[in-house]
Amino acid sequence: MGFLETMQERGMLAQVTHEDELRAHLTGAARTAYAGFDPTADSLHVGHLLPVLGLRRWQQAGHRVIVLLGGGTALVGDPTGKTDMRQMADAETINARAEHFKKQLAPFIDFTDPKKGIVLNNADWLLKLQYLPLLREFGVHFSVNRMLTADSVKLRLEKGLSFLEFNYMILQSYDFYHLNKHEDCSVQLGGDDQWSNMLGGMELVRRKEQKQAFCVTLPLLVTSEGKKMGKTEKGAVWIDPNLTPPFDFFQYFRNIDDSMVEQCLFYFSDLPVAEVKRLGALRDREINDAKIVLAFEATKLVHGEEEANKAKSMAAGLFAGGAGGKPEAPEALVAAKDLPAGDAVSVVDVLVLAGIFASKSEARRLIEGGGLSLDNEKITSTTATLDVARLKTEDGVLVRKGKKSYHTLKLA
RNA sequence: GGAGGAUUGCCCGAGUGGCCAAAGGGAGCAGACUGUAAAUCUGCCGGCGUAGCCUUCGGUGGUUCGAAUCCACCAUCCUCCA
Repeated sequence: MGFLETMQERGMLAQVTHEDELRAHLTGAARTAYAGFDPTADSLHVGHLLPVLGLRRWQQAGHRVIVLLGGGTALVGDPTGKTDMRQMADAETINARAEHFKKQLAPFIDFTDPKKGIVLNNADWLLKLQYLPLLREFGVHFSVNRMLTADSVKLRLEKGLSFLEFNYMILQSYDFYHLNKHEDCSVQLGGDDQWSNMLGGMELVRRKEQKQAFCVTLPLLVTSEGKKMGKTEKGAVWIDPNLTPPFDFFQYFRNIDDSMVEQCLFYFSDLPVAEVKRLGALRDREINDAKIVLAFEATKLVHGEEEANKAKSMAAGLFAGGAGGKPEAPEALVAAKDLPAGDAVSVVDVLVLAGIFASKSEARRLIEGGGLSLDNEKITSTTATLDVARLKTEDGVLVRKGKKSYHTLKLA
């Protein structure tokens, strides 16, 4: 089955330019597609994953993938984040991230053979551009009137848009042109919000090279409330296990909106269409089974089967009251030397030391609200104490914060 | 270059000398209800902490018994005029 058919079937297509031509373009030959990611953080998060998963399907269909890191475009990004600007300019950081991203993408995309997949950084060509030559050679192909009608620009027009940001589209277009010329890249994948920027590149390729290029966008995953996928109260759900432990990653999908289950399964798993539809159609209590499958598949995809199994059994132990013994939970450690002398420590203090709470007030509040328990025993007093000896046992102390957050508290 | 306006807690936004740790909304957290969902209701939502204290309203100084609120300078943003 071809790329477009697979994507279509799995609900991963939002918009496509020249669909029929593209279909013809893709038959009989391996083509090259790219998607860009601006390295504005040290790790990729779930939101980034959507185009990555698109690239994955692309590669699975036998085509070639370019992951483009926006070391150059990141410099243009959003100038209102003043203090962030200089970090961005740091080429070393960008390069380190590029390597890091590449590693993070390894589970999804095969980079072992440059004929299958490569990573490039647009800083390599964007930084070399010279203003006047750029204006004369490329500026003529952009209509300001046209750019003003782009959604991304229109939205910002009310709040203010600097010239710097206004140029983002031109640079992104230049990327497409560059990749088309040097890497024979004819397709750009991206989130649906990128549509207008992507069209710019496509047109530039047509005008400069007289070649047909294509854009394919993926629907953005949003919850029933319109929240972007992958954002939580703690910020993004990261791919990096140090930033978002696999257990939390698992739980994110386990707790996802009912309405998103089917779509996420299509994106994050390789389950056959019929199976996904069956799972997505489950209702009420039963949809929890689908969520477990989703959480497992997504965790497996990102962190591997072993971690996925671990997370799954941890969750089963904690929430379903698994078979005997004390359930496992992610560890939170306290250094012995930080503990005050004595056989008992204040519960509030020790939890702050372990990093489970950011402040003592926060811990007290939760206790007052009746949301904290140690080893399944509800803590009712903010002055409660804990026997230090209990921290020294192998199992540690099971801390339950609210309904869904668990830690095993131990001595480091 | 000129004139005017703005800058408040995670975000939006009220607040023009004491009653302001600062209305209201959103986000978030907890409790109830549930299905580890959504919606709803209730409580919390700067820090230390029993009363009370400490640090916050762009920055720095000043006026005052007392300032988010008044004055000066600086910074950033916006609008109109040129």
